[in-house]
Amino acid sequence: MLKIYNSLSREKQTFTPIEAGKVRMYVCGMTVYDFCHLGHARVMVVFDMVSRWFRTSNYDVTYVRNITDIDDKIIKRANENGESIGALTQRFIDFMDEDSAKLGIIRPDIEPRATTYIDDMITMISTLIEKGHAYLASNGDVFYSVRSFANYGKLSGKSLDDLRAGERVEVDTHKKDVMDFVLWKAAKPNEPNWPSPWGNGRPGWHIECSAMSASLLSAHFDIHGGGQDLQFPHHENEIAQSEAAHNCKMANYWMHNGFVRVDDEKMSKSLGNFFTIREVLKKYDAEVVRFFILRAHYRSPLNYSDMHLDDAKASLTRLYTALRGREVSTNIIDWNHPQAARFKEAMDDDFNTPEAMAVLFDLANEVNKTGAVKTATLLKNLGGVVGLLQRDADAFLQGEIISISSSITEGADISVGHIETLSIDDETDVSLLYARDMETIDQLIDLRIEAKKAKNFVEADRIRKELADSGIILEDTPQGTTWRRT
RNA sequence: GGCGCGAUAGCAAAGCGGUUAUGCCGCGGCCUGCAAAGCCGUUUAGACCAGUUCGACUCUGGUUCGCGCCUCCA
Repeated sequence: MLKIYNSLSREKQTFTPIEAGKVRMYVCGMTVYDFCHLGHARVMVVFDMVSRWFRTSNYDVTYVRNITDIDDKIIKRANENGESIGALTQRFIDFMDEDSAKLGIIRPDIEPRATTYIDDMITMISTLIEKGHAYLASNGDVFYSVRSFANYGKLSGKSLDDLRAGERVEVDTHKKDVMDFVLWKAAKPNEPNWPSPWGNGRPGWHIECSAMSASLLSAHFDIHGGGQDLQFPHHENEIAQSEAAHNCKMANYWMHNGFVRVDDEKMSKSLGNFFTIREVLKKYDAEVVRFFILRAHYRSPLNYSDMHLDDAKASLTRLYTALRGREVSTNIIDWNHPQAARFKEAMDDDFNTPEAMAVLFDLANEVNKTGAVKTATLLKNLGGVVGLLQRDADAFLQGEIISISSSITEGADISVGHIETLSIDDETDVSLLYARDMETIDQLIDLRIEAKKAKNFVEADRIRKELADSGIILEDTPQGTTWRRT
C-alpha cells in the first residue's frame, strides 16, 4: 500500500490511481536558458526515483516533464548573447540531457516544449474568458481573475486577502485585482509572438503547464510534482486555470521536493549561491551525487557542501566494496526476503529513500559477513530499483577511463616518484584524473608483490605509500592485491 | 504582517509511545608482515519549559532558534 504525502491535504494518503494500474504524472521541468544546477538535479533525481518505484510496483506510468522554452529570461538571455531563441534553448536542452543522463535519469516518457503547445494554450485561455475567469485588459494582455475562482489558495494555504501583492514588485495597473496573473502577453517589439484572438503575443508561464498536462494526460490526472518553490504561485495558478476551464479536479496528489541549500540558504539563481551540475560532476562521480540526493528524504532540505559529498562518496564506496568481485546476476527481486520487504515498506511510505538506503547497508554487512551471492544479488537489484549500484564495482572504485600513457620509461628507475599529480581546476575534466596510468599501477603492484615475497617490507611499504600519495589505495586480499582510488 | 516547515549524537540522516536505525568520523579488538578492506565491540542523541502517560526523542501546549513562501525560481 503506497502512501504519498499530498501537499494539497498536508498529510500522507494512500495512493489510489484514477485508472487501475496506471499512473499519470506531470512534473514541472526546466526553463532552458542556462545550465542546470543542483536544485534541478534534485527534481530530476527525485521524480526519476518516484517513477521508477511506480514501475517497480507494476504500474503503467506516463511521466511528463515539460520544457519551458519561451519566457522573459530566455528572451533576455538570447538578446544578450545575440543568438536566436531557438538556438539558445536547444543548446541548453542538450546540456540538460547530458547532465540528466549522467545522473542516471530515465528520460520522462514525454518532454513537451511550451512553444509546440501554443494552440492548446490559446484554446484554454478562450475557454477561461468565456467562462468569466479571464479578461482582456486595455493593454492587450489577458489576465486570470483570481477572485473568480473560489478555491484560489487551497494548495498553498494562502488567503487572497492576506497576500501582500505589490510589496516587492510594481503592480500592473491594468489588472482588476493585484493578484491576477497574466495568461497572454501582447506582443512587444523584437519579441517572438504568435497570432491569437487577442492579437499577436505570447503565453504567460502558468498556462503552459495547464495546457500541456491536459493535452498529454487529460484534464484530471494522478500526480503533479515540482520543487517546493513552485507551490505558490505557479501550482496554485495551474489549479485555478485547469479546474476553472475543465470543471474537474486537476491532480489528485501534489508532490513537492525540498530545496537544495548552501549554508542553510536556498540554492537559487537570484541568490547566486548555486552550483551547476556539470561543475559538481567535475569533482564528484555522478552516482555519488545521485546517492547524496537519495540518502535524504525528498521533502527534507538538503545541504550541499564538499564535506557532504565526500561523506556520500565514502558511503557509496562501502556498498560497492561489498559487491566487488562477486558474481552478481540481475534477476527478479524476491520481495518476500525480509530485507526486500523492509525496502518496499520504506519506499511505500512516501518514498522513504533514507530508510531504503539503510536496508542496502544492512545487506552490505551481510554480504561482507557471509559472502552470499544471493544477498549480494539482492543488494545490487534493490539498488537498481532507485538507479544505484548498477556499474561494475571496479569501474566505480577505480574509475572507468583507460590510461593515456605509461609514465614508466624504458630503463628508468621505477622506484622514483613517476606518478605525476594532476592539478584540478575549472578546466580539468574529471576523466583526466581517471586517466592515470592503470598499467603503471599494475606494474607497481607487481613490484611490491616481489618485494613482499623477498620480505623486503621497507620497499613494499614505500611503493604502497607512493601510490597512496597519488590517491591509489592498495588492498591485499587472499585473492591478491586490489586497488581503488580515494 | 499572513501562511507553512523544521530543531535527533562530531557530521549527515530515518523510524518509532517502551526493544541496535543507517552511513561517515573517533576509540578498542580481531584479521594483516604492517596496512587497507572487512568483522566484532564501543563513545557522542533528541533545542528549551511544561503537560498527558505506568513509560516520550516520539503525543499536546508554550518558548527560543533556523528555514521557506507571499516577485522570477526546481
